[in-house]
Amino acid sequence: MTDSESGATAGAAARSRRGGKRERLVAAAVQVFHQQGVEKTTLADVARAGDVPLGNVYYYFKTKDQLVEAAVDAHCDQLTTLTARLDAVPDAAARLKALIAGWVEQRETAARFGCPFGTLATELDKRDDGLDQAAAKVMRTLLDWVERQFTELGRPDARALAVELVAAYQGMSVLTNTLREPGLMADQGNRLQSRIDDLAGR
Amino acid sequence: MTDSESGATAGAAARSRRGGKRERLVAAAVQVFHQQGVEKTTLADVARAGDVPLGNVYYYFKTKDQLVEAAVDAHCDQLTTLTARLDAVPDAAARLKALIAGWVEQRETAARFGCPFGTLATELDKRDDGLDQAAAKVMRTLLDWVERQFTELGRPDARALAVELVAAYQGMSVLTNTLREPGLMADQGNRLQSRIDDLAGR
DNA sequence: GTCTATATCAAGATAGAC
DNA sequence: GTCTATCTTGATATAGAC
Repeated sequence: MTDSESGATAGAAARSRRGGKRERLVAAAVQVFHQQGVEKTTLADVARAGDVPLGNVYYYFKTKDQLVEAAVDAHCDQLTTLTARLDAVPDAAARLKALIAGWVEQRETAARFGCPFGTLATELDKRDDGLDQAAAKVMRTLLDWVERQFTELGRPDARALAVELVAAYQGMSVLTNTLREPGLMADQGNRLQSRIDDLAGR
Repeated sequence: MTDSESGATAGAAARSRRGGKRERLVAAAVQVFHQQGVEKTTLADVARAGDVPLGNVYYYFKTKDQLVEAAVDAHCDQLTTLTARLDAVPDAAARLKALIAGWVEQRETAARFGCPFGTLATELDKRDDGLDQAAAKVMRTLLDWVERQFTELGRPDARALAVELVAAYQGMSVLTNTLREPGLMADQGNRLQSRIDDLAGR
């Protein structure tokens, strides 16, 4: 999915041979897109951030769209890694609270640039490429994982609760970003934590 | 605030003389910025949408930034108009519920383009101009109005509740937009309505 | 595989005729 | 005040040397 080349193994081998320039470019793209937005970011910006000469970018990505797609895939991978790590936590309520704690930890970044994935998804929805579908898939993956936790807590309205929780995060990200107030996310995070306790029938 | 010219009255007179081209341009800008995003929108797009020749735009707005500023001011005016209308409703809980109902009514648009103001605020936060401050002011105006309603309902935690409500709206807008599901906003809208009933001690 | 130099094109902005 | 034609800039993308 991330790799546009033939086999996954062959692609990985080729990438390591190359000295990880492709990875550097993707990581740089994720960060710069978050900070400046996709539209305002030039390929020169990404090249500079990834310490790769501009012309060389086109060896790895034929178009800017392909680089954006790779960035979305990177977010997808990050989410998979995160949920896998959280799945090691024994209790479903504790897993949800750890998820929220992670969001609150990032409040300074959120105040400056918004939710890394939410702002990207919002921007992709205004573009002509089909990447908005990829963004929807990532969002659904998160919703599905959260829903599973609520189901495990015995909640019959697990899906609605998942939507409520993720929407609360996205919304407080928008407010925290617009008002530049990280404290707002800390407060709302506490509120969400209490709500998990209530729902888990603490 | 909206008018960059000398006096407000003189400005209004001048605008009506001109046949409302400035108003057409601002209205077109608000709509096209919402649908395409500020960065992806060219002045040619706005000129076409407002049925004004491209070169003429520069008679009314010296730069694209000034047009963006006028669009933000227009959102500010719309909000003032909305809250003034809602203030006619006798009960504070009913006022809040009417606000929510208005959001839900716009769910098809939200599914396609997101919250008209939220997506703009998110985009402005990635720009170099100082318009993010103007966006913050509008957001605060909405928060203040909502807070006043909760205060009237006798809630000591009025501010936190206001943040919760507005964040819930912004968040469900992001999800509704990303997933292209207007039904999601309808469901969450119902949930918010019930919450108002609970908080008002129905 | 890597990188420089450059072609191409689109968008903001302006000059100046009407 | 209005609008056309055009200048200027900067970003995507490519050609081709190494």
